[in-house]
Amino acid sequence: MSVPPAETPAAAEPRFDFARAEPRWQAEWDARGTFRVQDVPTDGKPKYYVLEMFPYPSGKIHMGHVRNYTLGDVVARYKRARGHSVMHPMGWDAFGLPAENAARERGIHPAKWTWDNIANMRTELKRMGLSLDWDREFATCDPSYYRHQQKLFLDFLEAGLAERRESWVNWDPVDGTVLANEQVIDGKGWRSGAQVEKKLLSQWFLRITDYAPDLLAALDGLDRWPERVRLMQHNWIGRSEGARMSFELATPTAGIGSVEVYTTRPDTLYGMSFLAVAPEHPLATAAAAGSPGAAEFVADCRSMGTSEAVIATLEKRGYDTGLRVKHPFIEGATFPVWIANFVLMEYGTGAIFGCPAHDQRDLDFARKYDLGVLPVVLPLGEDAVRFTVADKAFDGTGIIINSGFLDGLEAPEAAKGAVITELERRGIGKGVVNWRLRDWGVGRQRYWGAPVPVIHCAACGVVPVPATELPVVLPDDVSFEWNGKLLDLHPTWKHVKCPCCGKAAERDTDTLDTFVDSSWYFARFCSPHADIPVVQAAVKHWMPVDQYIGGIEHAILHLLYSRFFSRAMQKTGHLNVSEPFAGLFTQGMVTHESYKLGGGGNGAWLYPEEIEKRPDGTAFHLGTGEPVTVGRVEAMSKSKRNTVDPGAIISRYGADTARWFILSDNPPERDMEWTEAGVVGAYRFTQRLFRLVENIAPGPYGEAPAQFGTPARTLRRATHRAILTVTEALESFAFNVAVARIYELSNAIGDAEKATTGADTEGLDWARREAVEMAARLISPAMPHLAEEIFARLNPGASDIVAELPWPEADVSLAAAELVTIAVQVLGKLRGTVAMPPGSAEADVLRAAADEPNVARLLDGKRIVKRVYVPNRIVNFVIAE
RNA sequence: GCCCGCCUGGCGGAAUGGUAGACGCAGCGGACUUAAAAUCCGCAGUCCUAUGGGCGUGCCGGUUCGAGUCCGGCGGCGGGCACCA
Repeated sequence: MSVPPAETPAAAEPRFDFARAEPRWQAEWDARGTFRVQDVPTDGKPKYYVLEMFPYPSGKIHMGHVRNYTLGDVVARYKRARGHSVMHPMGWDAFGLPAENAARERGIHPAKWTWDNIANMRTELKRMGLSLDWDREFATCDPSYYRHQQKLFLDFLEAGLAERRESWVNWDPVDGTVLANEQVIDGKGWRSGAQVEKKLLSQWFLRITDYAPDLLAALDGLDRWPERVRLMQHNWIGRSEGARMSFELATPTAGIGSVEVYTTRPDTLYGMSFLAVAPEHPLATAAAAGSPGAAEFVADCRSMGTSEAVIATLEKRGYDTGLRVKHPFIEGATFPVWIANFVLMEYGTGAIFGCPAHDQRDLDFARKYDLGVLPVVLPLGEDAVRFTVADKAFDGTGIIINSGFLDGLEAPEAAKGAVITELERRGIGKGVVNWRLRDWGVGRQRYWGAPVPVIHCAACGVVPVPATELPVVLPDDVSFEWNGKLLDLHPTWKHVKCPCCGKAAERDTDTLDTFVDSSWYFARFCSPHADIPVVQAAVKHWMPVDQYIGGIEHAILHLLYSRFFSRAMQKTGHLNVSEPFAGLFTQGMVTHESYKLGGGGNGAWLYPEEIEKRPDGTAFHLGTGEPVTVGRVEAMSKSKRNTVDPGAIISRYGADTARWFILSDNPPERDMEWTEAGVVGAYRFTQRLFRLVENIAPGPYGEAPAQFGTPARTLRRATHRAILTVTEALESFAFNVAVARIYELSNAIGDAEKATTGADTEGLDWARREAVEMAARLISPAMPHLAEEIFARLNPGASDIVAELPWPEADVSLAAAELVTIAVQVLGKLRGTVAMPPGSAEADVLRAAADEPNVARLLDGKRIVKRVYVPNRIVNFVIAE
């Protein structure tokens, strides 16, 4: 919300002049090279690699970036102080569709749009005072980056990890490109939101499925990842155990003699009443060729696409082909073959056997088309004669019935084993493990991406571009007036000679999915200027990333692709680790109230700075005074206009204030609400801290006094306790708690200031100086500029800066309390407290507890059955009536 | 439908099984000021018959000397996956 300039807290003379101090300290760190590290360090320090998910250069940084990079910066600065050599790089995820859209809408070339955005966002990020090694910066749209990506692609191709094959793909008609399975959400494109269609295309795939078992198994070892991210990946990879088996057609059709089926319930084979294939299945195609009815049904399913099926989720439809298959075990029995819209070509074999009694979908289908329902698993305690299945399939455990040699076996487990053994003996099936994970289709029919570095030759087929001819550079001279695939329409770019036979050939005109760009950038950061993708010594030193920080929205896509890429790079000799991110932290979103013009809340969305809030909570439009409806608190988004510009906040309150508020509000993994009141509170604290410093005499520390009076001892206890508790909070990502502990220290310093006018001031000035200097060092990961400013005031002429100082060590003996308050309970209820020196003898504590007047009153005349004693904590008297 | 997480004052939240509500925001009272801002001091879960006591961490039950915390069930909210055979 808006605060007119005259009312800003800054109107009162600020003590801490952030507008001058922040750029000055940023320049100082830069001049000293404080945050620069070598590709292969020789300093012998333990390494620590801190990385935040790099930004897409959309034009301006937003509060999500501020939160992300503040969290990372706290970790980076803290670890550096703890003696680590910290690598903390920044770059740009710079390819992608928004640049093309900008080109089409505003006539700016994607390259110019992107590089201008990068320049602007770099300036904004630098104002935050992040401890970044800017010498490592790169953008993925730079040929000096993507040339190495092209090399990796060729290495993958040679290793059999990349391949071209025809397949049914997800087609986004709005973005005009193919999408990976991971990029289709609820049947819609992840970017465009358009209904995704199915298309049969020849496509580049990366064989992520080769690593499905390892990607799954290794999740257990990622003990510094959030449990729910591991779970989401676990489900996405989707391992299932079952059987693959072949059903022989009663009459072969169009050269097809049998149908392969995947099932997780081979034990229910005797309950079969039909076989169903996907509309894209070859048998369906064959049936369609011979029957107009089947053809119509198949065409129908295709036009509906995957999306309609989701909407009409209960509408199961099928078409009886008239074909029949033989049951593998029942002599002479045959079953109808249907084409069904609920069978997916992409999963298993694209064909199922239907067992209605024990599968809900099959049951729905059977009831609709009047197919048989034969129970073959009897629930425990049910009667075999009376048990029937009505409209609810039974999928629990039980005993097999009506199933020949399987009768009496326990289902599913024992019976599954028996069926698989028999299928294998007869050579018509086997036990298999099936995966939900699909191979990663990486070809995109877009301009602004890294070109796929291969050449198609009529004689030689797919020919890799020779490594010496990399990069295959994206041509600048394209027109966004052209309708279609720009690289294909370019008059000259694709026409080349075949590197193999020298005859005329054509470049591949696909570009790589931008998720490829972000699947290895963390490795490139280790040696960003090398003329090979990664320098072995550098990645051996720095990888894996010790702490990766970003949004939960990447729980599957980016993180799974990166895990695959590390394995593929390991196989092709580029990397020595299979897991790229040893630690992962997923932050919550930044939210804000939303505002709509008009009392009814049906007017236009308004930006926070367009409204004024009155003390009673009502809001009004700043210009016109019209009433404004205050809406829900939700994720900041341009469409709802509930965004707050980080640049404006930094200009008004300083980077340290923005960083402090973002850390203090709540635990970092939860969504936080950005409020003006919160920022102002954080700002006040920066000024309060600075005032405390101004009351301390600057200059050299001097010898510690031999004696400290009571206020001095109290303050020193608070100081050393703060070192302990802040350290503990930082270690566990409890940054909001660390902030609270620093507030406590600042309150203690305030109390000590009052004591300076008292009688007992021995050692107090020394203790206050110690406290303020420690406070500066403890806030330094969060508010680095203010920390430097305070430290420099206390130590005029000193050459040390806080960013290069080691983390303070607490004196544990000073942190201990002189008296501890021990709670005294009677029958588990608090009835009083006693203050005792820590470590007092049990007998003394029990005596003092029993003598506490209120406790004594309750114990009077009662028999004490039990005395519970927890040292320095609690006493509990259990009494009998 | 399956899987997972969360639920504590007006608000954000704190709390190795050991004094629930630290710390902050908002609020209230006071000091300073012609006034305001800023700053400083103080109050603050709730109810009662108030130097004491009852109730209180979504609800019900259990384990324990002692439960926000552990266990079982229920409810609400949020998230992930989903014709996955």
